[in-house]
Amino acid sequence: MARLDGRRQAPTIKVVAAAAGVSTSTVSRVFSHPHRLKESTVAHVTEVAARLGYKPSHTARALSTGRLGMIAVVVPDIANPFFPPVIRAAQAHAATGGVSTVVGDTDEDPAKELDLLVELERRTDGVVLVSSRLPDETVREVARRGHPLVLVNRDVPGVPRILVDSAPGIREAVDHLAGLGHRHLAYVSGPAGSWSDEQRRDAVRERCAALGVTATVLRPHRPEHDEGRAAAAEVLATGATAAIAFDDGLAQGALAGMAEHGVAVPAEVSIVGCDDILAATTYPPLTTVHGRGGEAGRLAVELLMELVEDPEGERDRRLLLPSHLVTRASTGPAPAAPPARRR
Amino acid sequence: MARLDGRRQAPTIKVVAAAAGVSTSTVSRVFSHPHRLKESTVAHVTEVAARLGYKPSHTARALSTGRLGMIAVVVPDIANPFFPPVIRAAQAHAATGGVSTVVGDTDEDPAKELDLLVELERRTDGVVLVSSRLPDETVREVARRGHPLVLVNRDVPGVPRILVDSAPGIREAVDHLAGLGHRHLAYVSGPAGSWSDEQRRDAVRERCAALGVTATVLRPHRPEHDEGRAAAAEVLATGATAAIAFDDGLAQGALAGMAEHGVAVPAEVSIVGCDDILAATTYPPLTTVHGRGGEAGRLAVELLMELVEDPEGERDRRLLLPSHLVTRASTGPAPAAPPARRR
DNA sequence: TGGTCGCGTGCAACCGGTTGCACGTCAAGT
DNA sequence: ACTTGACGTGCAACCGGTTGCACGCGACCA
Repeated sequence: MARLDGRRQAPTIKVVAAAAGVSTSTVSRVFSHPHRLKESTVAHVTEVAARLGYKPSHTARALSTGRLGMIAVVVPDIANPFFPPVIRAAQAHAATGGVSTVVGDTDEDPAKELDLLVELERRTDGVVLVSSRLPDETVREVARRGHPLVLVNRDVPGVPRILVDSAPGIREAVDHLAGLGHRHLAYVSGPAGSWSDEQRRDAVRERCAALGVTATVLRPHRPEHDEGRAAAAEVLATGATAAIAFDDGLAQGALAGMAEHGVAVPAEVSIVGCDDILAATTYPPLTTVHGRGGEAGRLAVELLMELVEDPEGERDRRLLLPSHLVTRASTGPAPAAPPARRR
Repeated sequence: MARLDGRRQAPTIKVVAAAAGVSTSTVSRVFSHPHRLKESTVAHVTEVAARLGYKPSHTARALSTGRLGMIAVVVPDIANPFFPPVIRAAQAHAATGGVSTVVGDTDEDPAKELDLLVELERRTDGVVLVSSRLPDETVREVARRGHPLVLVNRDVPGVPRILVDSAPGIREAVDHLAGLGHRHLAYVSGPAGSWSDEQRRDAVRERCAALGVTATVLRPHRPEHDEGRAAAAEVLATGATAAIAFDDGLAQGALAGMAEHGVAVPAEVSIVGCDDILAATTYPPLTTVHGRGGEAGRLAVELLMELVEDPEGERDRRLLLPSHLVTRASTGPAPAAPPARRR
């Protein structure tokens, strides 16, 4: 934990040099390339610097080296609970390398996103771009400008990227439901054109086909509570006894919708979410596919730091993080009779 | 929206000066004190600079002026939905002044918080500290070091602060419940020592006293879902027909707890939250006191910018934002018989 | 016509570090 | 004893702006 000394001016490299009886170059090297100096010198200068409370100035260092010691994490919406874990993990990992993190919120607006990226090019050494809403071509151009860029949950060939692979978790979910006796299930689609949605939908279809379970894919939905609520009726209309929703928000909405229609979960209908961002805050607690946002954030920063060190490094890297199912209480044995609205 | 030109090196002030046939000082002044130059000069240099795509370097400017053009917003936990609105509003407002914002997460840990504040002193021109977990004395010391600091939802005399005044909204809530016929209500306390909790608790007590309604104050709770769930039983044990919870998370937990006990909301028990961060995502949608986080963030930045401009300005400013009640569906007429656990 | 003043601009020092190059020293090699 | 080289350190230029001071010029006044 930091100490609070008075408010006196921060000492500069000159002061330290004078106090230690060496040149400023030596002090500088003590803090940047200590191995090039005699050990005794390093020890002495370090001691003097510590006594004086000297800390190298990021700004000055940045001016001569071109390294800001800062990276950015850009997300479409900090209020969306999927992102905080990735931000935190990124921040934590960056900090271990002495790098600060700034967080950018694009407000789900591609134009704002681009502006922000351009601004951040001058403010940071690199950026982690999460769930970008920009067209592939634009993302590729941004990456080509030379400023290190790592994508999370966006698959643009040629740009380093970390992807959460929902398929394994979804397959587990289908297996889990089939194991409980469900023979017909509905997939509540997310936003049209979303990479994650496509992935999840396909996984549901394939696994159901393999198990001989009927799968009904519902229309695309915005990933919001209201839409989930509306989706409840759509699910009931299909005659399915279980639903897998594109994300937890939608699933939570569906839970509310079922309650409104007087349909019991999980007694009459089972519901599965995706991302595991609501933890156990729903009623009943949601069975869901864990999104691994934290790990994605951490890995993205790791990759980014490598790129910052070596801007000529391999660009076309693609890491896939397999997801898995977390079983809670919103899923249960298939009912004897198919569920129906009661009000 | 930004344009993407190739990746060529950013031009410096020298290049612009040469191209415009003036000295670097003049170019510099065009971007910092244009009013001191002839209009024609400004126009000419501006034109040349634009053609070359010149943008002054934050870093270099920072080195000579000591202004970083960056502020920080520090929150205990970005994953807590109360904070994103304040962060967004702060970010948006700072941007209008050409200032970038960095977001710090202290993970609810006072030691981390202090470390972060010290680090940010060297990275930013000032910080907005939201819901600090540091002792008053420490906050005061941090403020005294001279780095501009504005508090949100923390009342430390001598340090500029923006406070959301929950009292008006709480009073409305009590009035609302009393109007529905409730004669006994419970207050589910938040974290011990929280300024907001004290404020809310006192408001409940006073208003109940004024209306002749019985108020039972429950033990302190961490503002988490589980605790809210547990609180449901405590509420039922008091015999109250309505509960006001310290925050929405707790209220949502209480909703789940009531459902577990087979107690209907709002038919048997009414529940009110605080902060309005869950919007209508609970079932039933939560009646709650609106927290005005966004406005607080915006005002905090406004105040902070003033302090950055004039570090000798008035320090002891205190702004109170009155809250108000948002009525949704978790409150209803008092039941004929007091509620009881059914399972 | 000479003196003053104010405006617009340039010179050069400065902000606080970093780093290529050169110099001095000392040990090993011949 | 002389060369060679490695090692440790200092000198000074540089990163890209900002700014106090001074200079030149034209307007204004007496």
